[in-house]
Amino acid sequence: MTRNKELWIELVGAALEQLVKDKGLDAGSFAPEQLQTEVPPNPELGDLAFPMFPFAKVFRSAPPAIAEAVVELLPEEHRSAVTTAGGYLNIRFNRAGLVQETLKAVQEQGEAYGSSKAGAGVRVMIEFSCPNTNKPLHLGHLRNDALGESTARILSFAGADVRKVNLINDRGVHICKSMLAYLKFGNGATPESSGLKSDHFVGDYYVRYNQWAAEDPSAEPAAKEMLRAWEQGDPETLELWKLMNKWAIDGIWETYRRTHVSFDAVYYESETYLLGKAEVLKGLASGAFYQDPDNSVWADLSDIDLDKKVLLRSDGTSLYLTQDIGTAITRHNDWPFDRMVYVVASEQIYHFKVLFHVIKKLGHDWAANLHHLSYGMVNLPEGKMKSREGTVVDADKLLDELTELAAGEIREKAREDAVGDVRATAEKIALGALHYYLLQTTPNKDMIFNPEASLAFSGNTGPYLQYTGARISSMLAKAQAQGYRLDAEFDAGELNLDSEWDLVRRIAEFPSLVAAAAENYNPSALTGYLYELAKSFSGYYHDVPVLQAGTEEQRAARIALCVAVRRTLANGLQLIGVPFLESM
RNA sequence: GCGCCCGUAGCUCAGCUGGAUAGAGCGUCGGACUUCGAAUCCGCAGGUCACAGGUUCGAAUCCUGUCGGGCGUACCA
Repeated sequence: MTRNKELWIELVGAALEQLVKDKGLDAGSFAPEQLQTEVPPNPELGDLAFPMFPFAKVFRSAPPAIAEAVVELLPEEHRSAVTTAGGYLNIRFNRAGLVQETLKAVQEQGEAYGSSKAGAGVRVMIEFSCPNTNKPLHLGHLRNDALGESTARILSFAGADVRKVNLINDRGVHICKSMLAYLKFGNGATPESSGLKSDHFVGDYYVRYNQWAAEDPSAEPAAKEMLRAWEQGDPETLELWKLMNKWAIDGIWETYRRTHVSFDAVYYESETYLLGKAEVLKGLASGAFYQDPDNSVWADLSDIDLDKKVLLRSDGTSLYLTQDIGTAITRHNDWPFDRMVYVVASEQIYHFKVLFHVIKKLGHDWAANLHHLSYGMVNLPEGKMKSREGTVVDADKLLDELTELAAGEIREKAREDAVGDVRATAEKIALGALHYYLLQTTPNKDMIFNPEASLAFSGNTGPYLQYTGARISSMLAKAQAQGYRLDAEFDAGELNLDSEWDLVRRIAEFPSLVAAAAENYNPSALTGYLYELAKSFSGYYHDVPVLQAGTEEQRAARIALCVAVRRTLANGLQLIGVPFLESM
């Protein structure tokens, strides 16, 4: 497909250069780079279009006339593929050749179809999730996780050497709050004794603390006092901290497993929070930063039109920004990356702008390769999620509800026997619905999470894609049962329906879509693509018999097409965290 | 106040580096299961692309301004 495009760009470019000569114009009045291409809005017009409007002025002639003139200048043997319409020059590709080429490529590459070596050797570190250990994951984390995991898979598929990292926020006054409430109200209970998932168990004490603090002014200073004890290494405090952190982290990891999220390295803030201080002092020594009379250390950011920023408090202690400086430098030493992506909500845009600049001021050129993949807030139809009003959507609970609903759907359709393990299948459908819903929206934008819509399994949803895959699978299984091979030779010339060309065209586009998604860190480019692929196939499936095709040759070719659709769909779904299902 | 982001159908969202009649899903209404899975397919209706200027042969897309919404602007994280 790309090769065809390039061939035509060359041909048309040469024709235009010839036209320049014929008209006796300056050679500089046309440069091949000016040539633009697009896809005609209607397939009947062709497969590739060149607008001639930009050249009207140069040639002092109307675009349609230029188009006609260009056709005359094209090599004889290529002219039959060209038509003109308005100011456009439309090209129709040799479809049979492309069909053959595309389906072969899928057949040969299999699970690797769509991958590339474009990013080969590029080391990308991607940080995401970064939970607190005082409460379970909620809907906001789910968007973060989906984005991070998916982006990592896409980058990796595009050839990069990817390292996924998590930074657990396991220290600070908010952690002490749940510990304090546990001491005061826990009576030695454990997750086991109370029958709760361990991170929820911890989270309940955090809620309990806030209730208590609302009535009792002594709660706040007690929490601060506990933090002080923790920082001084008080054994009892540390022991409780370890216990409750383990509960929280174990529970959080259960949710990761459930959502198919994983990490290559995990950093703990309790181990990294002191790292930045030395770097900041180095910066002070080198003159990158300055010190106030009260001993606080500052960065002057007027060179990027920002104010100034504290890097060390007057008592010498670190801040959030300080830690991030240290963590970044440590990570770059641990695993020298070419690029680093931080998947963090858009509220922190300013923070990262400052962080990257400060790292640059410290003399690290790689600061230019740091990227904040910022994503918008997840809101509810009623408005923002508010923990105080209890409207925060809990991740586990949401997954349970989705799973229950999917299981109900399976039972209602009497598919229990066909799917085998109802629970496991329902869980995968739930995950498909959730991830697709979260990745559908452009990362940058805020989104509204409508629980009812996310629970829907029809229309533009994850389960729709899964269903399409399941139907193809079921049909192909039937084909095999009837003795047909899925990797048999076929004659591409048998696939001459417009609907078949439409499918092939989309399949052929897949690799470039993956590459674009990788380049822009944007999984939503794939969700839209996969939906259209599935929709196109659903129409085909409805209208065109495959197993009952008119001839053996036709059947073989159509089976090959279905195999390629399924492969592309499966590879794409993997990238957006939607489990592929043989049966549902 | 200043900075960043967003504003497309009743609702939720697409719309690639500007290009041919602005697209989906949901919802409404109406069709299609003796046929490879109806979690499907097909059709009808629904738009001043927030508003006003500008650049361009051509603007939802780029620039400026206005209005509306979100976020940020801590010796919090």
